[in-house]
Amino acid sequence: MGKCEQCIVREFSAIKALNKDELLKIADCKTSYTVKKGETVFDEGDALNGIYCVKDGICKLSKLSDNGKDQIVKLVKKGELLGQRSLISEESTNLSAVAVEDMQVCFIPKQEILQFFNENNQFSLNMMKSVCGDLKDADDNMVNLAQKTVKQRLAETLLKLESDFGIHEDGSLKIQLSREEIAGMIGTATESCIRLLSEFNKEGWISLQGKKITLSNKKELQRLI
Amino acid sequence: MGKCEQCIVREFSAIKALNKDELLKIADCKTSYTVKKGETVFDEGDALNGIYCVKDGICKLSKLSDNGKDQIVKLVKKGELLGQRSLISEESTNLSAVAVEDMQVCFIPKQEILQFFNENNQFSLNMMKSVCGDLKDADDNMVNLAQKTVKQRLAETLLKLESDFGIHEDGSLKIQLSREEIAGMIGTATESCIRLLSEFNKEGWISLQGKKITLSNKKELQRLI
DNA sequence: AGTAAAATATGATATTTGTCATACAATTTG
DNA sequence: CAAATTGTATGACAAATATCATATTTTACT
Repeated sequence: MGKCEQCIVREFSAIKALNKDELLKIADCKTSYTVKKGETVFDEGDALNGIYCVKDGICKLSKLSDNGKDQIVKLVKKGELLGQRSLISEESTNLSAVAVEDMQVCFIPKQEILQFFNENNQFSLNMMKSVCGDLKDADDNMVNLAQKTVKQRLAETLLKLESDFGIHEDGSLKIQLSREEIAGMIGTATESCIRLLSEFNKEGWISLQGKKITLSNKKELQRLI
Repeated sequence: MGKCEQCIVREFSAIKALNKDELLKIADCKTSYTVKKGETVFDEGDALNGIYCVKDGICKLSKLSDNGKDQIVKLVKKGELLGQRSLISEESTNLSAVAVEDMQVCFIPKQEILQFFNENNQFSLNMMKSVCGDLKDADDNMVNLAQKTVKQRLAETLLKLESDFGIHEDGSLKIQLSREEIAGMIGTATESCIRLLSEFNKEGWISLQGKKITLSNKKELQRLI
């Protein structure tokens, strides 16, 4: 079993506040496993008994709306934690977590984390900052969803996908989402999303080859926003 | 200067974790003042040097979108804190806070709060829970904005205004918002909001008398959602 | 009280977006 | 490999919503 010391999650999450002893404690009680693309880490309404460290891969946090569509609230990538909100609030999850790429995750039981909250103030502070970051993103997102057109939201989302997840050598976005998932991020119908992608393609702002998307004119995309 | 011990904010916010000594400390360094309806507590982009306790009144947290419209992200009422996100993230505010009703607020300087974070774990935990609650609300809101119609959002908002802020003896909503503000909550054009309110009125689901709104058929409003 | 300004209301119209239908391509499965 | 399923694409149309214009009402101001 890994020692957690070298883990990427330690670099990017609240976990970085833990000392060697504390790391050994979680190394001792954690459960590591893989989640295949399309598989569920947890479902909306599940009661979580701990949090997940994302060692590798990406997952989407989404909520099913009454109209049957899945709204994607956030994409979580390697280095981040999963399930903190629910743990801290002592509530069932309000979101589902589904792998968008094959993932490697570690599960850390609730009681360990709660103990750290009580004993390690920096850990608590880090966690607070992380949740505050999520809150800010959510607020920004709300404003976009409420005030911008679908076209603007698509442009913004594409740019954000590039800056958050990077590009392959051929210039295409590293993260590959289905049209339906992109639609779920920007809050529109799948057909509308497809239509706009075609339009962006025709305008020469992006190029499409299968699932691969390349942003070929970021200036124009930026100008849309 | 008040002793803070009886303050309503102590009942409803993270402040409840503070003991008598700690309360005395903030009683000592706080600044109390009033904010008239329409006046600004802080503006988007301001660097805050502390947090605000809302002793009385209501304010809106909003963000100006590029299209010139103000999106209301949250309404904050008496008993709650204002400015925590910014303080914890050590960033300028991403939202403006403007009084919707005359307010009484106390300002508590940053360093006091930061000290409590270091010394009082329960205070940190309470704050975390509060931010997590905000995050959950924001997520829910995002889904609504993205997936529901303006009509549904209006119905939902009206019901929420009643349950959150209560009604007068005549049955009308206690909180009085302009049509523009309601539009800013549900993310639509002011005219569309007015039009739908008229429609709800004609259907007999609500009744309008000036700024006063009475929900006369909550079942039907609920059914819309 | 009387005037100006702001908020509310409503119609006409344009634009955006969603829905349904269908075709085609890609992927999975037996 | 063939069949079936799923994802992508596009057209036609309908519905929702925004915008612009213009009254009307309410509120603020001196």
